[in-house]
Amino acid sequence: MVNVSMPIGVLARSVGCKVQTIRYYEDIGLLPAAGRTAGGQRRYGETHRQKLVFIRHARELGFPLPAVRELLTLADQRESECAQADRVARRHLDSVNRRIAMLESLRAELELMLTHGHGNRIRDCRVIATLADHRLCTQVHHAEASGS
Amino acid sequence: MVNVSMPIGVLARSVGCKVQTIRYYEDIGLLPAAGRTAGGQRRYGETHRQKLVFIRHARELGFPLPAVRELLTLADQRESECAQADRVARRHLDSVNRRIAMLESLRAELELMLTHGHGNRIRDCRVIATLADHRLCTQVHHAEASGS
DNA sequence: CTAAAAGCTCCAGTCACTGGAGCTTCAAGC
DNA sequence: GCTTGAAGCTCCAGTGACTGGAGCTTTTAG
Repeated sequence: MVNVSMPIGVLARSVGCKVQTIRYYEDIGLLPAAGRTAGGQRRYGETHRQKLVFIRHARELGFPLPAVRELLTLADQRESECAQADRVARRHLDSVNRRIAMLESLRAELELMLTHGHGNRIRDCRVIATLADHRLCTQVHHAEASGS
Repeated sequence: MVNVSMPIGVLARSVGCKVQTIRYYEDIGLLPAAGRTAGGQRRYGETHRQKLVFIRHARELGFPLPAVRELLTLADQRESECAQADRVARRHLDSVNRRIAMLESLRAELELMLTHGHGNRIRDCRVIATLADHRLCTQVHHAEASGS
C-alpha cells in the first residue's frame, strides 16, 4: 500500500502519469484540490489516488475529458441510475467504431498504393500518383482523421 | 475548369477546405506563397490548386504534416527514387495498423462493459466498476490513443 | 546544518487548424 | 463613376490534453 499522505511525485509514479498531468487535472477541476503542507506542497491520500486511477483508466480507453468528468460525477452518485453511464460508454463505443471503420479504409488504400506495381522513379510512383489524384482512390475517406 | 487566377475563397471551395487553412499552409511553408493583386489579395493558379489537392488528400489519409511535406518534396523531384515515398507510406501504414489494433481492443473492452449484466444503480454498474479497477480489464490497452 | 531532490508557480509550446476583431479591396449593378 | 456588400487582409487567441522549462522554495536524509 502506498502511504496515506503522498507527495505528488509518489502519486504520479504510483498511477503511471506525469506530475504536471496531476496538477493539470487539479487546475481544470477534474481532481479535487489536494491538501497542502505548511510549506505549500500538495499531499494526497488514497481517495485521490483512486480518483486518479479512474481518470487515467478512462483516458487510456480514449474517453475525452468531458466524458471523464461526467463519468466521475456519476461514480460519485452511487444511488443514481446506471443508464446514464451506459449512454456515455455507448456514445464512446460508437465513436471508436467509426474510427476503426475509417482507419480500415485508410489501410486498404495504403496497401493498394504499396502493393501496386510501380517503376522505381517518382514519375511512375503509385503512392505519389494516388495522392495527387483523388480519382485513383477506391475507398471513401472523408473528414475526421483525429479526435477521441 | 476553375479560373487560372482564383481568389482564395474560390480555391478553398474547389478543394473543400477553409480559407484559413490555405493561409496556414502558406504560413508554415507547405504551399508556396501566392501572387498578389495590386491591393494585396492572393491569386492562385492551377499549379497551386494541384499542390493543395495533394496536401488535402494526404491529410485525409491521415499523414501528419511533416510526412506531407516530405511527400511533396518527393513529388517535385520526379527523377528521384520511389523507394523513399514507399517508406513514408509504409511507416504510415504501420501506424495505422497499430491504431486499429488498439482501437479494437478498446472496442472489446467497451463492449464488455456494456453487455455484462449490471444492476440499475451506479454502485452495481459495470462501466463505473471497470474504470475504477484496472483488474477488471480483459484487454491490454496502453498509451498512445492519438497521434498518427 | 547542508545539499540535493523534489516541490512550487507561471508561461510557452505541441498539432493542425479554427474563429474573431477590425480593417481594406474587389466587383457587380446602377 | 459610385456605391455597396461580399470577400479579402493581418494579427491574435483558442482548441485538447497535456508537456517542458525557468526560476524559485520546501523537504528530507545524512
